Amino acid sequence: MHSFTEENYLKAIYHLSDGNSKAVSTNQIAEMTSTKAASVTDMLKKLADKKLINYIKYQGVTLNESGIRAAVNIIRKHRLWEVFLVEKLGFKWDEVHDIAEELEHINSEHLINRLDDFLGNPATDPHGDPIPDRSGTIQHKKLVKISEMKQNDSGTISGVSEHSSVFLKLLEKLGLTLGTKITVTELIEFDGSIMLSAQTKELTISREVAKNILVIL
Amino acid sequence: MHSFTEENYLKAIYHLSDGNSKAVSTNQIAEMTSTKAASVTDMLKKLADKKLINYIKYQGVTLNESGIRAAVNIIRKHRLWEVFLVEKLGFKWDEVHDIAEELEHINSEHLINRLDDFLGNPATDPHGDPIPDRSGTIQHKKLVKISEMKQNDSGTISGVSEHSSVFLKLLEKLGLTLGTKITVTELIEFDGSIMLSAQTKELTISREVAKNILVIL
DNA sequence: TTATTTATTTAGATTAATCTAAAATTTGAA
DNA sequence: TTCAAATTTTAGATTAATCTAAATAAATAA
Ligand SMILES: [Mn+2]
Ligand SMILES: [Mn+2]
Ligand SMILES: [Mn+2]
Ligand SMILES: [Mn+2]
Repeated sequence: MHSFTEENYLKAIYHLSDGNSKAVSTNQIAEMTSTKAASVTDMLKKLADKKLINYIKYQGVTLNESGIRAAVNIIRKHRLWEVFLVEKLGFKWDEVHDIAEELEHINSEHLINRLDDFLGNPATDPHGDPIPDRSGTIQHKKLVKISEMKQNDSGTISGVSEHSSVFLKLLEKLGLTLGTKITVTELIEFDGSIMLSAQTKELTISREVAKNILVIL
Repeated sequence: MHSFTEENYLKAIYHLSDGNSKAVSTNQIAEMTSTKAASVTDMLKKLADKKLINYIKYQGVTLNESGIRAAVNIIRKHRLWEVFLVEKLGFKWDEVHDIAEELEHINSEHLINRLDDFLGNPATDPHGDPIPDRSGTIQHKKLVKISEMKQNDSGTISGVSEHSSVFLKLLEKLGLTLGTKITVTELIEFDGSIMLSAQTKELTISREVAKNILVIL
């Protein structure tokens, strides 16, 4: 098995490469894992020895088959635990990430599959992110940022691309939670902010907020 | 906070001292944690520095106030997770210990208290062991080994002092699970084995088995 | 195309947890 | 009470993960 630390590197590489579509640099990984570049280089050598990544000095890194499988499995666990915390224990969507960061490293296939069943095999986590099934398949939905919508476009909020607690709490306060139907009523040219109607209410959000809310049209 | 490893030592000391009633030796700890005596000595120095134990060279060790509090909290988490695995996820009582060994190190008071409520604040775990409440109080029941019962004594199986999977599976097969009412029908002098009736059935168990089943009279 | 800046790797240390072998202390049998 | 056996501690190494500082390679600006 892989150590706690190795798992975190694999997950970081996976997320930084958008599911392995691009190579990832040493500095990016250092930033994401809050370590120094020199430490990352050491770990990349180890992961390459373990045949989990394709690594050529100075050229960046990608996950190979096994690396992807390992990373996706950790993400599956993370998201299932988040569902558990929200659906069964009553946590808010902004409170679950850090606990799931710990729970995702518990190693028992039996456990995670039973948890999956117990939760009713959910398709997405509390932030709208898809949950890989036990074979590692991920069902991606076509999501669009509110900032890319045109006037009079309508859609349903189905995800967020920023997971910080401050941001999630803000959305909660604004009533812009998952499942909410919205319509863009006006694009403000001056600062790029966006007016929209969400279930009878009217509100304006900044471009920065709009960029981080994802909808299904 | 304490490291994963420190937590395991604290738990080992707690269990070996029967909840702090006796001093524990270096070798006992080494045996329980599957390490060597030299490693234990190193860790005892560290735990003493952290003011979690009373340690005098060559004289054995006891937990102090904080040490007990920390150990009991880990045991609380272990037992609550075991209840979760059995009651909610459908695990058997012989399958949960190893997973709980990992889950017990997840650190979130919020999480464990919500889990406790979700489970209906259970008093005991799947093996009959009492679950400490959030203040650290443990409700001990007066339990007697079957091997100490006299002829015609009756009682309800309420705990086990051996937690191995082989033993628990055996009890399952014999129908001697928690809550089962038994009566001792005969004590076999020859080898100390014991005949008993358990819900209409008659069966004989060895002294070795009898020593590890606990009843409330 | 060369020089400078930026990114990455290497070298050498550090810390936590572990080990083996040797030294010190305690126990308990004669 | 004495001394051999058992227990415990110390000394010195090892491994994983990390760091800082220095060296090397790549990118880019002049
Ligand atoms: Mn998360
Ligand atoms: Mn999530
Ligand atoms: Mn257990
Ligand atoms: Mn138990």
